[in-house]
Amino acid sequence: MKRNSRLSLALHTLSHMAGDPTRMQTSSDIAAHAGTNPVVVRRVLGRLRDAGLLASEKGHAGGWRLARAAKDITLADVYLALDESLVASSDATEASACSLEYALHQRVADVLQDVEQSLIRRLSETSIVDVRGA
Amino acid sequence: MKRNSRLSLALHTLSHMAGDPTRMQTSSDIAAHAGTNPVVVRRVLGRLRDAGLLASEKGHAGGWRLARAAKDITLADVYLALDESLVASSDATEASACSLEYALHQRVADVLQDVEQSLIRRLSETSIVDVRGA
DNA sequence: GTATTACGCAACTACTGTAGTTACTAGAAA
DNA sequence: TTTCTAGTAACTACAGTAGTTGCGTAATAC
Repeated sequence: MKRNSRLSLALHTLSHMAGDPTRMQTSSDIAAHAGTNPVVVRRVLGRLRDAGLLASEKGHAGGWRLARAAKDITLADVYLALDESLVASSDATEASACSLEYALHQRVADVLQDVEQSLIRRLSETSIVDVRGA
Repeated sequence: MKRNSRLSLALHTLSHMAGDPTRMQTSSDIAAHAGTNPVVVRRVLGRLRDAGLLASEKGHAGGWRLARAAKDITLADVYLALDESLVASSDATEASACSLEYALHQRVADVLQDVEQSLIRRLSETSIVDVRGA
């Protein structure tokens, strides 16, 4: 795995689960399907659970399932749940000696933030159901 | 510097140059403005030159300048010049034992590729002039 | 109660990407 | 010839992250 592996793993898993929403899947099963490790799966899916996209249960018959219908989960939900920020520069905007430089820096950051918002809007137009049916 | 520093540095520098397009700027000057190192600047700007956005000259009065009008340089040009691929997973799609898994994996990759294209379209709508005037 | 199953989480390793730095070469102008 | 600049290779340092191990916690089966 290389780039955007968390996003890719999340989408893959959600799409897989959408095929049989009632069934509880263990992190081991999911890991086997996705070709990775159960702990990695729990790490990524834990974020989705915190965001209300998935539910997890401990114990004997425990595992993971969708917390809501696949059609109501958009790529933006997943993206935001994973706290990704692919475009926007999370730069600390260290104060430049020159105020003109600072202003320019700020404008670049603003533009990138704007692009980030466009990206999220685009992501919100596609749901997990769309991924399965694409 | 943290995330997307190359993209950020490139946009910052191009915007700065757009303010005085005829003047040759040395990598040292640019580095000082951007708060980084001349070699780093040359590395990033070299890509923009290869893409035809900038021109560089060696020697005594050498340096860097815009290769074309700022209004004709879009964020997409810069993004592509830097060979960024923020969304699309450059995954090697290792063949899964189960063909259903493989198909699902492929669909996820396709969707992300689609989002990447949307991102590039959005970037092509903003030019360096827009960044300065934003 | 005990065993089993599965998540939760901390800690660690290994790998990768990249900014920064140094040192050197090549070319152009004074 | 000197000086100034880009071009580039090599190296270090750091950050992010996938993978792994180990152990604690909760829920069910027996």
